[in-house]
Amino acid sequence: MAAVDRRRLVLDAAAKSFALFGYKATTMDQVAKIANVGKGTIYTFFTNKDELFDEILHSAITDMRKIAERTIRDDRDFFDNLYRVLDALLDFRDEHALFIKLSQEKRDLGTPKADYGLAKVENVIVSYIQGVVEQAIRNDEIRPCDAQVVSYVMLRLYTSLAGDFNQLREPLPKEQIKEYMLLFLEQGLRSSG
Amino acid sequence: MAAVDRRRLVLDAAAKSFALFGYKATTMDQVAKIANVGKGTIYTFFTNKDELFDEILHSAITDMRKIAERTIRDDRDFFDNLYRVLDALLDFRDEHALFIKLSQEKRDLGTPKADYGLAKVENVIVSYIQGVVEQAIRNDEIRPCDAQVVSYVMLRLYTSLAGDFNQLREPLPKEQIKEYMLLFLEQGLRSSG
DNA sequence: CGTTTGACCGAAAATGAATTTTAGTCAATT
DNA sequence: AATTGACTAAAATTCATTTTCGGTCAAACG
Repeated sequence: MAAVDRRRLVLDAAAKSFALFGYKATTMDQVAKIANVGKGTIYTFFTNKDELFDEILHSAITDMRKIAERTIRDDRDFFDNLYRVLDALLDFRDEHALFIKLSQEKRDLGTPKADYGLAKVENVIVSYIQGVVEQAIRNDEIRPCDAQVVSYVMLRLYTSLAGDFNQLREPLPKEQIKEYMLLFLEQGLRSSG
Repeated sequence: MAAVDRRRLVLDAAAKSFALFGYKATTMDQVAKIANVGKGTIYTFFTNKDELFDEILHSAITDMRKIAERTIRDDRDFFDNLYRVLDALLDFRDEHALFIKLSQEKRDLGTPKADYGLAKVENVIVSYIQGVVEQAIRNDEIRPCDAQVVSYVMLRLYTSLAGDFNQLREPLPKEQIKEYMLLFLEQGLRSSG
């Protein structure tokens, strides 16, 4: 039974190629070659290159969601969960070959599709955090606030400390990133004395 | 008396041209033309285009410093001063024709010199804030912390709320930006209840 | 004699025509 | 009915030619 699942073959080939060569340098001929199918076959499953890319992106994002869900633990408090989920999501993003390649492509080529893909990932992260924040507000763990604004700022806060800041100084150790996150989010800066 | 100050003429012409056309599209021939001097004359005062650009940049940065100094008021507390100085500096930056042009050029052309100029401005802002933060630590207005990390994060926090966020939603009104700044910096997020 | 100048130079960038590559189609094949 | 790859139109790349630009310097100027 079971004739080869050509859709699967195409999907796997495309995932490999996008991760290895990026959006622009992935050609439909190449995907067909890797998948061992005729080029026309690709178009029976996907209307065009963009849709194929979206499908790959979507599946990577789904993986990311799973990581996030596995990381959230009901027995931990909001701030602990927040830190761990940000850490997990961004670690995942920074290590996933597809996202690494898209970041390079954005930086080096400025490919709009790479931009679009990364923006989509960022939105998913923000809206995931947003859910966590909304839950925390309901639990009265944090004070009422606009969850979207706050989750956006949290992501920025984290990436400022973990990433952008490296251009100015040595990368901060994880422990210290956590410390500063908590300083801003949990305690604020005002002197306790 | 007073033969025309040709150095001044060149400087004014260059300032006008960089602000109007950006770094790349400003040619030495054009600067000479605007300044009404021969091109060779420029090179008696400045070794090359880069140095001329640096001089213009430096003078814009000096203006910015003056604004900041005028804005800091000893009779206000740290958080008030912080908010007002960030606001003043970034308003200035956003309205100064040179910086507007350089931002466009960075976005549209990716000119490295435009990048460099804006990075320099950002460094000045961060180190200015850093001074304010260090003072506040000495005054025991805020708890001890790494002033560079904290001032960097403050700038990012502000620009996240005032700028980057606009891609996701309507721009936040000033009052609300201030509110969120204070939420993070002064109080932290934890529920008071 | 010190200052100013613009014609001049080589390097770098812009142009555009010729060539190659690529996304997407479809008649032939299995 | 599903699959294919030769085919096409459009986009990207190449590359020789032309133009522009930063920087120099011998001549002109005062």
